[in-house]
Amino acid sequence: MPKVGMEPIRRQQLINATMAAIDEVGLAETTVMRIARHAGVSAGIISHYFGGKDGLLEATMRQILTDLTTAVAVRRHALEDNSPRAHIGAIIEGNFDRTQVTGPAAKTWLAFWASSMHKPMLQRLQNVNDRRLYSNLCHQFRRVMPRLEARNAARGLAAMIDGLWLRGALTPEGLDAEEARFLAHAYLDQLFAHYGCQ
Amino acid sequence: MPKVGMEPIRRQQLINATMAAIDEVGLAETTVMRIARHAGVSAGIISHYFGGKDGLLEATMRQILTDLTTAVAVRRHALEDNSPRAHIGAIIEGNFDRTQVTGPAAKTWLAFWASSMHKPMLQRLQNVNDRRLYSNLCHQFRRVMPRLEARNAARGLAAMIDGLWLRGALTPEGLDAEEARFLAHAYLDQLFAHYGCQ
DNA sequence: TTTTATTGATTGAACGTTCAATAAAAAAAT
DNA sequence: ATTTTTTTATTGAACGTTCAATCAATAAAA
Repeated sequence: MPKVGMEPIRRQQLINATMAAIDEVGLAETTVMRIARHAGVSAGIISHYFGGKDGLLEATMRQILTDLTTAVAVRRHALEDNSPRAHIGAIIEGNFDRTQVTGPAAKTWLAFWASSMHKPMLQRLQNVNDRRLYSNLCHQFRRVMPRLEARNAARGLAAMIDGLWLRGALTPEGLDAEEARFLAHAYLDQLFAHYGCQ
Repeated sequence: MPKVGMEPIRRQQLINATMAAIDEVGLAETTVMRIARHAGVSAGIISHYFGGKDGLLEATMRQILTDLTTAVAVRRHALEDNSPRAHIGAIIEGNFDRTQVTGPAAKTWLAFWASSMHKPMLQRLQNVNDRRLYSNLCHQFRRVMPRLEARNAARGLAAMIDGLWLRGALTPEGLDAEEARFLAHAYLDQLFAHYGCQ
């Protein structure tokens, strides 16, 4: 069945298949054969396109992080209001985007999160994204509060977002995105209110 | 070297060795041989005392959860003040206890957390503990706010605690327990203040 | 006919478990 | 107090399984 220009198609198929497999049986039991079966191809193709299993896993994590960044960026560029609150709200909304929160992506993310503790490459990827989230939040908070308060607000909100995310990934029913967004926004309101009272 | 009564000693040695191994190379690369080497015994002993690798991993998770429960219970029983705020404060302090937050226990916890998504037994353990944290928080918040507000406060604080924990486990330097406690308490203050204003 | 994409049997390494052998301590016998 | 026997704890080589990676063979498109 070899047509020309299969590479981008196969790569995407295999990345999707990887998420499906991790969602199904977890990272520990995700074998190249299982991924290949999900994608409807043979196992050997993985080494051909990604150099090996690790290459595919790395590409999958990259995709998830890229999707998240995009989800946030889209919402921030669509803002009419340029206020700090609007920007931070967009960051929250982006982090609880459907494509991120629903199904395979959520469990895959948590699996990589844990895995990144001992795999330098994944750790690097995760760190870059982490820092961007914190730095974005901090920058917006800085527009309405002093440095120290902004720093703490950013760390608190980042922890809240990750915590809601983590708990969502672990509950069998999956994350209730609406409730998570509500709680994150409520916390944001409190942060602003608290500063307003000082 | 067989003395009688080795069982409890070996069991504890192997559980500690398991945490050390997971801290060192991650759950995925934690083999029975590596655990055995850490404990200074042979690999076969693991099957003898725990029925197999899975039994040892389960026992290790049980120990971590028990330690956490104990850390919280000790602080709550030591309270002079019976106020909701004091109880919730004790829960926060217990969750950021040194023995939990420092070193091997932290990474082991996160590893099990991710693993529990696809291992029913671990999931059960994790769920029980989760529910207790939520239920304890909810009960205390109920003493000073209506049901719906209490529910949201409990979910928010639980997410905050887990989020701080997660971020701490992932940063190379480990969790800054002092900062985490500060942020959690600050959030708690806001929750109370927010209700007081309504 | 040439190029490109794909297969799948094979290979070698790594892993968890098992179990007969061993060795030390405890108990019993002298 | 010795020696012998029994019990208990532990070892580590062998076994079967699983997995990722390889590569010669194949088949479709160009």
